[in-house]
Amino acid sequence: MSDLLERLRGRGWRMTAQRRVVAEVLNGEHVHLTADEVHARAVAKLPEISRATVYNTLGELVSLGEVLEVTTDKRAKRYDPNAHRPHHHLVCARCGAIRDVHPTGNPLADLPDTERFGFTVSDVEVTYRGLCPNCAGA
Amino acid sequence: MSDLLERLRGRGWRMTAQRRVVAEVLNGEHVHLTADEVHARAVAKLPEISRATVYNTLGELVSLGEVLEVTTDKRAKRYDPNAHRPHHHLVCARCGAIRDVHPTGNPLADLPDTERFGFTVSDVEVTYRGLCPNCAGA
DNA sequence: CGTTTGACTTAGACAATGTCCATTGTAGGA
DNA sequence: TCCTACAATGGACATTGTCTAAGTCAAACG
Repeated sequence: MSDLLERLRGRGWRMTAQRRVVAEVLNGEHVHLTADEVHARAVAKLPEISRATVYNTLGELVSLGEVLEVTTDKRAKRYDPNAHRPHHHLVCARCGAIRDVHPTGNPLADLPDTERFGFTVSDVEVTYRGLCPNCAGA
Repeated sequence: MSDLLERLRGRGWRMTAQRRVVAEVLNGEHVHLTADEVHARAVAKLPEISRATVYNTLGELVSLGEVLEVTTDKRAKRYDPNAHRPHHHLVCARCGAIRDVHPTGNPLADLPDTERFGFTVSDVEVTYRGLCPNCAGA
């Protein structure tokens, strides 16, 4: 689990208590927290950590490619530590639950040249929407 | 072009100058304006229109299925009047330009049961990212 | 046509999310 | 241990969106 901390230190990232806490909070599969949620959990471990620091640190982790920004709903950005396996997202339209998914096929290949308008297309982002077992059962 | 206005009136929508202006602003292909941009253009035609009315009207158009909400960037929601032909979006990572695109294939079929976590999946949203001709040339 | 009525509009306060900056603190090297 | 550049802090500010109370108007009715 300190994989992340090791990698960061190896990249010359200056290690501080605050950064360690943020990195610890963002750990695991199917983790998609908002900045505020990250802050709340960080405060539980390190009460004096500030909002600005959480935002800064998240921004840096995104720049370093260690964490992905996800915008599945129109509210807050979410942060996804699963940056090293490419994946897409499945979102419950009712409760907002999010799962990482790995579809087969390559959507990039499905966009004909005539539909590219001269763009250099480099990336695709796919969001599946539906109801999770809980919400569908109700 | 008054297709939209006709349809709305037919549905018992009370027609006001403000609503007409908003509907007129949202007209055309590849139109993806933020609420603020809609407001700015509406004010040009009807100076006393208020922000709240623009938000209300956009929300109603979305509820009626006449306009789609698009969240390609993490900033503001955008409103897409092209609601009657299903499509996806191609976004310039630099300048934010957006084009409507129609990929071949069906991403829904590419999500195996084992990757559905018991969800009832009903919809997919695909966002291609890259550089538009202008930004790539620079 | 004039009245009437309830839906629509308005302005501005408020809320949620995110950014910026000047000041203070500290990790890690010499 | 001391220095210094980099990081953290807190609070002001910005952007986007929501809500409410009061005024206004579209359209149905006579």
